[in-house]
Amino acid sequence: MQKLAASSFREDVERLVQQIPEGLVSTYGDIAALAGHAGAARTVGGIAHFGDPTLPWQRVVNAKGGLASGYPGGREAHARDLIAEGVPCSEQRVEDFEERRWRP
DNA sequence: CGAGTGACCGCAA
DNA sequence: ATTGCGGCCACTC
Repeated sequence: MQKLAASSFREDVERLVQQIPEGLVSTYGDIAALAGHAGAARTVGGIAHFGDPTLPWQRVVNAKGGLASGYPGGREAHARDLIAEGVPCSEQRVEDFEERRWRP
């Protein structure tokens, strides 16, 4: 296969987030690794804040399955959105998060 | 090219 | 359980 795009880290991450199926969640570290740059979880967080707001960032949680701290509205809004998406979660972390971890 | 930043990650006290 | 510390990496100024 060939390079169809310049695959910027940002582009890759946004694309991955966009393809996360409903009912599943992913982690910043995993997305960074899937984007080809494991360890860049922090950078993914930066993209989440400054990237495309239309993407389902609500399906993206931290390595512990916990909700993000900088989510617009706070963990409450994040938890609410996740539940609305079909992802059962407590007010602080996702239930069965490791089983709901999206895998390409 | 250098320094600062962050919706993180993991560990230790 | 909570708090603190360092490390890692891409992005922005």
